Amino acid sequence: MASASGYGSTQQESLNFPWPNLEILLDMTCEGQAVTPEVHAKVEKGFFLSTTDQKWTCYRRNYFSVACHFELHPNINNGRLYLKRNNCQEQIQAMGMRLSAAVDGSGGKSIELIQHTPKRDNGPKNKIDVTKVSPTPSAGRGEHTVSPHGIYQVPMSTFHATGAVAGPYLPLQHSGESSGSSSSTHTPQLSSQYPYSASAASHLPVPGQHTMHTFERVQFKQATANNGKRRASQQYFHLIVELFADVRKDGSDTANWVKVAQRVSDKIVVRGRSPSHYQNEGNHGQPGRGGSASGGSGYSTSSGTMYGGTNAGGFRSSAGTYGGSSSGAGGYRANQYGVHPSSDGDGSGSSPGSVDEGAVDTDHPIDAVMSDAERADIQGYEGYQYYPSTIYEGVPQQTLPPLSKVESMARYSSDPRQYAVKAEYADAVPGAQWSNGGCGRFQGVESSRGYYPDLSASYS
DNA sequence: TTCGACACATACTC
DNA sequence: GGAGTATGTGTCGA
Repeated sequence: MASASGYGSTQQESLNFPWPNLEILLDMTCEGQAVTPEVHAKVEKGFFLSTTDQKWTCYRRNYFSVACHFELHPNINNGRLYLKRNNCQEQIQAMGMRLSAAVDGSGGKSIELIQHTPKRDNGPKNKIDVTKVSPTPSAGRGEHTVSPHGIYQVPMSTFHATGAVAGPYLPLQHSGESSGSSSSTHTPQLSSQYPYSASAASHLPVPGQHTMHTFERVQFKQATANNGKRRASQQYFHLIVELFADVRKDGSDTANWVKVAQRVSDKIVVRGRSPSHYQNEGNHGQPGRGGSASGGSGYSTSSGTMYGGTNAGGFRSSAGTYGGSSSGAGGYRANQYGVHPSSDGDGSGSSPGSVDEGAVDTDHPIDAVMSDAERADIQGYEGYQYYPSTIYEGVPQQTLPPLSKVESMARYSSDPRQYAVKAEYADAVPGAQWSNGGCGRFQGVESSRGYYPDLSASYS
């Protein structure tokens, strides 16, 4: 597909969409050590900051993409992972990720996301299901991969002869089954039904090794309430990237996915109507590619100049795409509306509620995903810092799920030490690559683009 | 007001 | 340069 790459400033803008909150829902252990997961997410396209209210916005009918991966700390090579649940330990057979959405954050009403094929209306529309994703090796982050006996290993050797990604032993992580379930009918992750995902697969160190997954061609099935011009009681959605562990019993061929952690995005306004409806506030409809349909809306694309520098076919080859997209920033939106994606913060923050109070929040930095340096610093802190606080300020603690540990980015940003570390290693850590959308040298990338999982998996 | 479907326009790839 | 593809979005009816 050619397209998606072309959004110039739009795509770059989307990359700044903040994911402020990491929630750890269940404890995991590996070789007797507590393991802390860290979920990373990045919106690759489709979102923009509304010029009128500085709220993150997208159109229901337009595609957006979310790339995600996760890490485990410490990353113990070949150690068995266990999930602590109900006072017992269950061995984790595989791990996976899923994209979902909800009103009012993770505790709100679930919002259905649908994933299209290139055939769009003519093709199937699927709910997004759990996709197996291997933990990202922590190489190069100041945290070494550790053997079960505590022996440090050279990160570069993490892909050994078997092709296994360094990290815990996950027996069914690379089984051929669909991510959703091993039972019944399933579609291979890299479906042959449509010829996409090829380049994404080419990033894989070994077939089936996915340390990163991009949910592409995703749409909200519904728009936020009252996203029209009146702005009364504006509702907000939140995207949620969920990390699951498959704790099926030995011998079972049915996945038993248990959610162990999730990262919750900033609030989003989903517009249900055509961009022309919002024209007076500036065109943020992605002017990149399709022009106005018949009849014209009066803001047709400033074709050509916007896309010149972008990597054509960007979403097929995710590596190296994002950074280059900036050359399109001189296009329509950037000039006409003056939206600066990298300006400090989306300004929207995470609202405790789904309704707009009218205030413009400024409490979340754009780079809301904890950087590797930040995490390393935290990890290095004797005794992992545990903050049993609310997800959102002002939200009663009881709204949190039991056992949840919540990271609030505020605690990072308030620590000057973190900034110092972050700045120093900003170019060196794999997270920087991640931020640029590129793949780490050994990071497998898989797109959900052609993936149509069966929905028979059980969740708990 | 929102959503689904259809259709058109346009950028991109081959 | 043309065909095919992918995607944004205008329009209309429910």
